[in-house]
Amino acid sequence: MSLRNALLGLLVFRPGSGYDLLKMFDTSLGYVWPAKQSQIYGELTKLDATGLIKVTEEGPRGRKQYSLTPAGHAETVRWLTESRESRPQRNPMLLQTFFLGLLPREEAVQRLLDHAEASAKEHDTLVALRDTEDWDKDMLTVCGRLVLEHGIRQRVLEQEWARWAADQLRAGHAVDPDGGPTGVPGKETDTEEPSAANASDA
Amino acid sequence: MSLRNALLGLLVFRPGSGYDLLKMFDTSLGYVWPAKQSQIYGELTKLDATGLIKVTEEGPRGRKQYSLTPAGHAETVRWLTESRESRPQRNPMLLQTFFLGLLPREEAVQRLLDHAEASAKEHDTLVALRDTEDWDKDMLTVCGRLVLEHGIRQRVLEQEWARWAADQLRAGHAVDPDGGPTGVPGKETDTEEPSAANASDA
DNA sequence: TCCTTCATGTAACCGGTTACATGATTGT
DNA sequence: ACAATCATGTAACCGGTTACATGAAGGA
Repeated sequence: MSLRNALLGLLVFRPGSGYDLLKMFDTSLGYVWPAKQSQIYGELTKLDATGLIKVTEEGPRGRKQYSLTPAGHAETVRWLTESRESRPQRNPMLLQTFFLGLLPREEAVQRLLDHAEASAKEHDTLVALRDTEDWDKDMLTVCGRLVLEHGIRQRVLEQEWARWAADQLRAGHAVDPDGGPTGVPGKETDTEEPSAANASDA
Repeated sequence: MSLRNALLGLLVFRPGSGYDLLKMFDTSLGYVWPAKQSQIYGELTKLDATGLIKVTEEGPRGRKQYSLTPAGHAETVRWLTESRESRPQRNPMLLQTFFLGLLPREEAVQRLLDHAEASAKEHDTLVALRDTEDWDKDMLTVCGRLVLEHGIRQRVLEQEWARWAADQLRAGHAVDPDGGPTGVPGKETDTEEPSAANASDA
């Protein structure tokens, strides 16, 4: 239901067409909630049908300008106050990290350092964006700035964590006494066999 | 395609049934990649059909124990080395933050503080988990620990950011005197004054 | 004229969620 | 005997992605 609320949210500030909204997704909102053209148009049609928005003006190329109805405004406020949205749960990068032990140690370490570097680049981009934009014009950009700051901090976290994790893996090359490979094994055992992990089910 | 790889990854360490895998998702992997029972069974069937896993043993209640085939192992390594997965993009909480200006200022601030507190609680849970688990038994838990640490740092970030953001909103001054209708700023381009959320505060 | 941008729509597909349905085995 | 757990499957639905399709308006 979140795309729905994203569209309503944008329409609170000013009426707009599907095309206008698409632009906003692509330039700003898409950082936290991406949406494709086909989905936006479909959702707008539904929103119109349920009476949360309506066409208030028609323009040149079949352009339909949508505005919020009172019901739409109420729904937006309700969404903001009543629903407590949680963090995103699916993280592909952490999923890979979970299985990083299957790679030779150096490769695993390198993957983490690559992630750190990629995050650093993204960090710089976001900082540049923060310092470029003409902020504080309206509430949308005031809150947009809060969101952007979150992104910046996030990239710092990714960097620091990835470097720490790389260190952890590097440090883990102690050979354990009871035979099993405790750290990340080298290339010896990992070709064909599902070698592994342990038998220590105690 | 990530569920697929998650299943393969788990099966590298030890063979298991759909039921076993479901348990692992619910207890550990699910933190970064949740999966439901129906999806797991469906995916295992597909994986079996494509020859990446196979049934190596049948148990009591129609239990089918799956193991990786060499092709499945190769695919897992390929996934880890070749694909560079990105960060999650959809964040419902940040989406709401984007529109927080529609609420009266105190309410918006409170939402952020609530988020900080919720994150603090999650933080404590994760720290407890870190200090309870019997770690370093095998590679899975070594890397699991890296992932857990990420979660802990993430919660710290959320707290710090949310408190900072609350301060930012609070610092935004000036109740606009004419009192716009319930939080819609409209077209007033009052230059650099960050226009207040709305007039609902006294 | 021709290219770009504006502008909307639809159909097929895929991954994930909810819910239903069934039954065997084990422990108390 | 009964409940809990083990164990698998399927069908309907929903949100999101890819791709296709169409055409008007404006500027070079």
